[in-house]
Amino acid sequence: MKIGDLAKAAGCQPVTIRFYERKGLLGNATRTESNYRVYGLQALERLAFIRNCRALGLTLREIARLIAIQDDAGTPCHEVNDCLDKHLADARLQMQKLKLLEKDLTRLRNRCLNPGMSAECGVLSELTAKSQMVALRTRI
Amino acid sequence: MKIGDLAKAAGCQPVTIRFYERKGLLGNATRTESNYRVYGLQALERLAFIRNCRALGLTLREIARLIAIQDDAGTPCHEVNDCLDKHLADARLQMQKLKLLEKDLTRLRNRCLNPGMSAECGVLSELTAKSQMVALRTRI
DNA sequence: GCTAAACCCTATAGTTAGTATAAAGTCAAT
DNA sequence: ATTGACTTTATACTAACTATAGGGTTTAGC
Repeated sequence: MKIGDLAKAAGCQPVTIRFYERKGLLGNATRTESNYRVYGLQALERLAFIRNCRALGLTLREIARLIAIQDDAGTPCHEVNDCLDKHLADARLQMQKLKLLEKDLTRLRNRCLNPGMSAECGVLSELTAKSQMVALRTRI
Repeated sequence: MKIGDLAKAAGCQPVTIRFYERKGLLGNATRTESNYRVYGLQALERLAFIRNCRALGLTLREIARLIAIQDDAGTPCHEVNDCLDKHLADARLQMQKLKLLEKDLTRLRNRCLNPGMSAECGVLSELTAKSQMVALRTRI
């Protein structure tokens, strides 16, 4: 299996695979005479693992750690759970922030019911108001 | 007002202000004899605008556009509304994705009720399963 | 007046997870 | 033989900062 086939099988780009290799997540592939990378099913499994983790929002650093845990059969795996719990908490916090953001954006949007010229734009003037800042800037 | 005072007033770092200046969002400040930047209330207003917009998730490019609209009093401001609408839609989509993510993370987390060794870790084995990929990878 | 802390300046590199580009080599089909 | 689709490497770019290095300035205390 060449890099393009592996990429197709895993639903990513060849460049991404090379990128993971450079980051040490995939190990060095064996090469053909002409220096092409060749992969087996094991590589696909590992790449699938990486892509699944990425889809869950895990960072490459966290994924590298999970791979290390996986490769060392004897390590206790509570670290895996901690990682998931952290991301679960992150996701929930993120949702709360987005709800507030939605409210702010909606309120701001309602300042402009009949769009005219920028000089009298209520949206822009509200965005300039410093009084908002305390409320808003907590989200940066 | 020196850069540190401005930063404090706006709730950001001096480096961030210099960064905005380099990006063309703040214009060039006047300087003292010893080359220190000096700011007035106008600069604070503009910085407040930028930080408020950033808190709403607008990109620096979008903010630059809004500033241009603001500075040209005669432009119609529907572009401002389009920008807010886009971010509102983004925020809602993001929330939907996070809900799915929360479900996935929770389900995965429940595969490990009594943590043991990584060799028999149900979480890790599920993350390796390629069957998950179609479902998961739609979120990357 | 001296010194140290706290501030300011510039320039450069690093962060995340890739994406884009360039310049070149290889393989299969026509 | 040549076209097109693949592969290789290296480098630069993205967003919005943050960190670091190496220097100059101002201010407060003694």
